[in-house]
Formats: sequence, C-alpha cells, structure tokens
Amino acid sequence: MDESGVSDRQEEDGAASHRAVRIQDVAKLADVSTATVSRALATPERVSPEARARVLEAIAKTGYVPNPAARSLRSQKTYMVLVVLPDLSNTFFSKILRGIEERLFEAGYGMIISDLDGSPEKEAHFAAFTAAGRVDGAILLNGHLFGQTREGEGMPAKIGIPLVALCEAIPSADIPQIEIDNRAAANRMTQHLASSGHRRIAYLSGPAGNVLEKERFLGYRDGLKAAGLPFDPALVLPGDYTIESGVKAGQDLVARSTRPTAVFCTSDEMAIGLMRTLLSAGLKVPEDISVAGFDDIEFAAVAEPALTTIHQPRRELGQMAAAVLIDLLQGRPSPKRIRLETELIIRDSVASPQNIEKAPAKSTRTRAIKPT
Amino acid sequence: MDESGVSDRQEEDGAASHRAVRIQDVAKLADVSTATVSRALATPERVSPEARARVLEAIAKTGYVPNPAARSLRSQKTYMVLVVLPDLSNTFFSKILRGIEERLFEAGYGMIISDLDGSPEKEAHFAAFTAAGRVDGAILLNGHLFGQTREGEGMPAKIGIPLVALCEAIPSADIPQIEIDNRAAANRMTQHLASSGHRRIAYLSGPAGNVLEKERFLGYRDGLKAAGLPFDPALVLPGDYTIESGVKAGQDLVARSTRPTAVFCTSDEMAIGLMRTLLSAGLKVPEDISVAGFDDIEFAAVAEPALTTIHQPRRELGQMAAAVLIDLLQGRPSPKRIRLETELIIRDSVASPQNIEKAPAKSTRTRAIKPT
DNA sequence: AGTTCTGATGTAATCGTTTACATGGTGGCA
DNA sequence: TGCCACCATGTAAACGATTACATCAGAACT
Repeated sequence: MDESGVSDRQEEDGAASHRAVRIQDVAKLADVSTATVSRALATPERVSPEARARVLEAIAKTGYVPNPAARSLRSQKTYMVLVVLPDLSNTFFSKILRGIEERLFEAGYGMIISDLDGSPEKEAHFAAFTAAGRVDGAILLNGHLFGQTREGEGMPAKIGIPLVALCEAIPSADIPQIEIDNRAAANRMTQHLASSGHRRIAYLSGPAGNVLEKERFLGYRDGLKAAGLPFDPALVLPGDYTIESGVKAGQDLVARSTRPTAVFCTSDEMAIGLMRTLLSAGLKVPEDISVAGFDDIEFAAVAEPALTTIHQPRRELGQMAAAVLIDLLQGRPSPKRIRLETELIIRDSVASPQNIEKAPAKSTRTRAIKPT
Repeated sequence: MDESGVSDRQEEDGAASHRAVRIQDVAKLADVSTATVSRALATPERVSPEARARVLEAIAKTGYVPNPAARSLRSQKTYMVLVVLPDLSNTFFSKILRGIEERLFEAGYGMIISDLDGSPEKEAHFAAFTAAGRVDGAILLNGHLFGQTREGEGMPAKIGIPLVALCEAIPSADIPQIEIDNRAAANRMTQHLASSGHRRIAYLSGPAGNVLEKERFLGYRDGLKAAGLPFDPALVLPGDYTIESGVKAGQDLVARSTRPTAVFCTSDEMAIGLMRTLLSAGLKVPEDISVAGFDDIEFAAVAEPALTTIHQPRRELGQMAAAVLIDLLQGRPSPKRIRLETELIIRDSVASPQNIEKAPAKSTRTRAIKPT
C-alpha cells in the first residue's frame, strides 16, 4: 500500500489520529529502541527511570496503544477470557457477568460471552474458540460441558487453557471451583419451612442431572431429616429453573386433591411462575400455601407476595471467579475451591400452615466457608 | 494421502493435538504452497477444484484452525464485534444479546460485551477497545455515548469503525439505526388506556434526556390528544426504567389524595415495582388503578396481575442489528434505518376505571414499517 | 507460428509486537 | 589492576497468517 518512508507520517498531535501509531513511532520520539518501549510497558523495573519517563511521555504524546493482534501473535496471549453460560436470558447470570467483567477489566482482560442455549452446536462454538487460541482462559457457568460430549475422561485437560468452574462444579474435572454451599443453603431453607410448622414440604427441582440440583436436593433431604420429616417422592416436582416450569408445577399442584403446605422452589423464576399459577387458581400465598425460592434475583423482592429466598452473592461470585482465573493465567497459585456465603432472606411468601402468624426475623447467615 | 513423515510432528489423528497446526503444515500435507491454502479458504473460486480438495482434506486431517492473531495482524480484521450496553443486569437486554450473538456466530464473528453501567470510566473501556483495534465494529445499545463526552460534533466519525445503533437512536450520528417505533407504540398504549375509559392517565417516564424516553413521551402526548384528553404535567412521574424507580413512583402515588386511574409505565420493570407498591398499600390493580408496561419481558406474563404491555421483538432486534453490522463490515450496502413491529399485549393489569368490565381482546398489531 | 491473455500457483514481503541474544559500560571484589 | 557480574539497552529473529507480484502453462486469437 503506502510504500512511503517508514517514519514520515508523524502527526505530532496527541489525539488518536488517522492510522495506528506503532511502537516504532514511540521509540523514535523517545529516542530509544522498540525493545525499550516494550519493556517500559511490560516490565518497567527493567528500564532506567529516565528512559521510562521519556517513553511514557512519548506514549502520552502519540496516544500509542499496542496492537493486540501483533502482541498476541508474538506472545501467544490474547488477553481475552471466554465466559460460557447455559442461558444468557436467565436473569440470574447478569449480575455474575457484571462481577466477572469488572475484575477482568481491571486486569486488562476482555470478555467474550458464549451462550450455549443448551445446544451442542454451541459447544462447538466453545471448542472452536479455545482451539483457535482466541482466549487465554475460560470461566464455565455450566457444569456439563464436557461430560456430554466426551463422557468424563478428563477432557478438560485436553483443552489446554486454564479453566474455572463457577456455580456449577464440574465433576471429575480438576479445575478451581467457585460456588456457594448449595446443600447447606437448601438445608437451611427446608428447615426454615419446617420450623414455620410445615410438614408437607414439596420440592420443585432443577433439571435432572444438574450438579446444582443434586446438591440442593441433598440439602432438602438433609433439612427434612433434621426436622424429623419423612421424605415423600410424590412431593418432588420436576422443573428446570425457568418460569414456565414453575407455571407447570403450579398447574400440577392445583390439580391435586391433597396439596403440600409449602413449596421450596430451587429458583426464583420457578417460584414466581408457581405463585402466579396458584394465585390465578384462587389459592392464596402464603395463607393457603407457602412458597420459597432460591437466588434472590431482583424480581424476588417485588413479587406478589415478596418472595422468601436464598440470597446468592452474585457479583462477588463473578469477581471471585475472574480473580482466580487471572491468578491462574499469570501463574500465581490459586485456591482450589471457594465457597461464598449465602443468606436466608425472609419476606412474605412463607407463613405458618394454618395462617397462625408470620415469622418476624429479617435475615440470617447460613454458613461461611473460607477458601481452602 | 501418503502418510510418510511429511513433517515430524504429525499425529495422524484429526483431534487438535498438542500445539497449534500451522498453515505450513497443511500446505506441506496437501503439497501446495501456503498461499494456496489461504486462498482455498478465503476465495475458493480462485483455486482449482483438485487443489481445493486436497487442501480441505489436509485441513480435516490436521484439524487446522487459522491463528486469529496472525490473520488479524496481517489483514487488519479482528472478526470481533463490540456490543455496548448501559446495563447488563437489565433483563430487557438479554434476549437482544442472544439475537445478536446468533447472527454474529453464523458469520464467524465473536462478540465482546461492554457493560457501561453508566460510568464514564467504562466509556474509556469502549474507547480503548475500538482505538486498539480489537474489534471490527460495534453495536451500541445506549444512545448517549458520545453526546456526553464530546457533545455531538460528530464524534462517531472519529471512531473509525462501523457502528450500528440499536433501540436507542443516537441523535446527530450518521449510523444505521435499528429500533421500534417507540412513539407509535406509546401512542397506541395511551389510546388503549383511554379507550378503556380512563381520563386521568399518568406517565411513568424513563431517564430525562434519554432518546427512547423522548419518543415515548411524544407518543403519550399523541395518544392523549387523539383521545381528546388534556395533558397534565402533574401526571408525569420521574423514572429511570428500574424496578426501584417504579417502587418510588408507587409511593408517590399512594401518598396522593387524588390519583390517576391508570399509569402507563415505560418499562415493565417499573410497572412491576409500581404494582408491588400499590398492592402493599392496599390498592387493587386493576380495580382501583390500572397499570401498563412496556417491553414485555418474561416476568410481565407472570406478574400479579399479569401485565398489559407492549411487546418488542427483542431477539429479532438483535439479529437485525448484527445483520446490518455484518453488511457494513463486508462492504455491502445496508439500510439506514429499520423499524420492527411492536405488539400490544393485553393481559389483566388494565381495566375500566369504575371496575365495569375487562377488555376481551387478546393482541393487536400496532404498525409495521419496513426497512427504508 | 507467434502473440497475447487468462487462470492457477508459488515466492516472499509484510503486519507490529515480544524477546533471545549481543553489546558495552559500571561497579565490586580479589 | 584485572575479572566477573550485572544492568540498561540495542539488534534482529520470531510469531503465522494474507496478499502483491512473479511465473508459468495452456488457450485463443491473429
């Protein structure tokens, strides 16, 4: 293209002018070599203060920004992180993403999002990205990525880039996991319902096979046992965390002759869908039937009635996952497993069975486990 | 073909093995030059069928994936698109993102999301990305990016990469816009309320200065006028599309001595927050006061009562924006402005003032404007 | 038959960094 | 004083693709 001289297109003006400022331009202006400029940025301590100052000044003057493609080509690093999640339109994830992005941004990383939408074709998307080296690492918000395609066998090891599992632990994968104690939280909620006087507590589950689901279900059983209540399979309703599945469960319940007095829904979405159906059918919440959720999404507080639920520190979860991944990427030691605290949020959707009285408490911690 | 030791690190198996397969490896295996391999991928018609076949076979055999950094460095293209949005945790955006991502993926582009979160620091984020050439183009979901920092003056032109404005048109910017007809939709809703018998219709606004807000407000005025109703500034409530601002507006309303009989909220979030507050205060919706929303987010259908609102084709909006941007990126002509249809969704939150009777209709189109 | 054109292919320059290696100057230590 | 270690810096070789230009064979035309 322009085969003019190497350097005769200096514009002097600071603002990002026409075409990219190259490291050479900076070097020339600061009267050092390109190597020194590069070092002044990457490893400032290996450059004399004077040179560093001149370089910095030249950079400020020219508005130089390193070309990421060139940098990436040479150093084999992309400064990009892939975030894989099962469903972007699930409100639960948005604040987590915010948390992730914050930390990544601070560390100079960009974020690429891949919304699997439950399709295998999209997993190919993920594979393509990692294989092509478009990202340095990935945060996985879905627990079954590899299990599906290659049945365990330690596939993650083959990916070749650092991975972190967020929320859903990936069984059999030896990667750091950031999560809450789902089992303890579900236990806590179940006992809360029991202590309100409920004896027939239904459980609206997540998708079968889901790791979260398994944990929460165990917690439900724990809670039942702790309260001295029998487990009744008829009280386990199938769900998949979506509003629709909550609606469906509600229809099921409405049609029954004998109903549970409380329903523990393993997502707020389902709880809201469920309440909606109950209400439409003329049942009162919590007078006729209590409903509890999980996640504490924004809408939980303004549902009608306001939803009693488990609060997850979503932003913190995201931040933590990003922090751990960054540690990994930069070769620092990182914790193998982090569990963040949840909180039992008591609102208006749970009451005693015969409408005796509402619980007054406001919010209690469940349990805190620090990084191991 | 011949499996003699072409290059000494051939693994034979197709699976992505240890370290990257380079174009050279493919070239050697297919017995052509690297240029031919490159051409076979980029411009197949310029390569003989035989050579192409050999190249393709070699690619399949080696599992070759072009190194994006190298490609990007040479061709000055990143195959990445930046999506800038004001608030990721706003549920309204998630499905739009899904739509965008779908189209981008199909075309081989990746998506980077930048959540401004209303902070100028984040705008720097945006600037950095574009300036550094990390993306080929951007989709803007917020209408005020440049106006804030550089007050009009055609700043977009300086960015130097193709841009598309989605939902919020960016005034004074000469870039393609994909949106709905906010004014017509607001008009439609206002008239719907009026035709239900309401005479005092309040308007819960979006953030002041917001482009969407301006349009919708005009539509509200249009509707009022069309229905022969006077405009009363006291019935305009300040809001910012969030649940909280809906709650606040509700408190305002509850405190008043004379209240409107209907409230048109310019977002579903606000409508839900508002209804919540009214209900808590003992007011009945829609018996005592009707409430309408805008957007038709997932929760609108399961709100209590189910929310009458304006449906936006969110996924399609996203797809369209991505499609237009791709056209732009690939040098194809693209429409300057696209407006998609909205739909008036009638549910249970609107009734006639004195509780006369509910409207029976189910759903009506407002208006359709095809690409210009 | 000679000339020109066309289409397929190869050669090698290029994109803008990072970084291994080389160089020269300086100070510490024997 | 000589030697070594070390620091700051420069030189130039990668990184892995794309693509301008050169080459060459055959077809088509005069």
